Amino acid sequence: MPELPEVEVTRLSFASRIAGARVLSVRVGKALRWPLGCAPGQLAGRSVRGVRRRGKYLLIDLDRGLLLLHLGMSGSLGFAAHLPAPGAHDHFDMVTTQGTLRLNDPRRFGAVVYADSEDADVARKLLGRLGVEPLSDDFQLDQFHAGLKRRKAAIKQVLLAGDVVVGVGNIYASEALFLAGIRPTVSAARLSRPRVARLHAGIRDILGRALVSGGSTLRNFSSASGEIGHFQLETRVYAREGQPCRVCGTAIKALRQGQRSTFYCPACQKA
DNA sequence: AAAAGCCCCTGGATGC
DNA sequence: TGCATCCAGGGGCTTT
Repeated sequence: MPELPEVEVTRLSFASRIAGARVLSVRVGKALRWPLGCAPGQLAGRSVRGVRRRGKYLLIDLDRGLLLLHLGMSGSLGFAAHLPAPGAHDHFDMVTTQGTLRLNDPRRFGAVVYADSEDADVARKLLGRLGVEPLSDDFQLDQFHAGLKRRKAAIKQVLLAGDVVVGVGNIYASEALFLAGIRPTVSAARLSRPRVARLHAGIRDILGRALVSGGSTLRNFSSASGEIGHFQLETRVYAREGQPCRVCGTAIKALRQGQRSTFYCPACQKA
């Protein structure tokens, strides 16, 4: 579910409210993707310094150690002073002096993992291979072009892999390629400089606009303050198979790449 | 080193 | 109504 915009919207919806809080207790429900990696009781008494984001991971900094939190495909967070008793899909609760942080995740592809530091093995394993942040000043055309040049796979799949640039998931990969006029199946290495420049701009544009719209809510995404996103209403190709292209009217096509669906306009994205 | 498949899991939509 | 099948915002791990 959540791509960079949804994860960032989530972060913004509770980071300032939880900063400075002291952890009172932690409850772990059904197993998520990985075990927490420490005894829940060990976190009590620590304080929350702040919340950062790296790719689609949220990093909850404590005065000692940090939590790496991933929303997977179906996860969402809640943060409020009072929450109802945990439901069937509430798999992590962290009660603090300023409210309870709760992860709801029906499919349980998400995770909450404790690490002693960002240099700890578990943190390096999860964060070490991540590419550049697309909305930061580090996302430079030269570097992006160089990264794509050494990848012969289809550009859509290179974007999804997240080791060149992070945060672009299945919705925004199709959307960014549409904006750039690039066919999702072309080899990343074969993209000309001007086309890479259009893709670079397209990624920043699509992620930035989705962020402003509160992300996309397809099923059950909401921020930690309960706001749903609205960007799904603005998609040009995603989930629009057979419908007319909003630019040229040609029927949108769908295909499978690496067991994920891809959408594109055969006329606007000729190659 | 890079690419391609395989899973993890639940629920909603669709079809018979 | 019941049941089978397919599909879904991800990504680490194993195998080619």
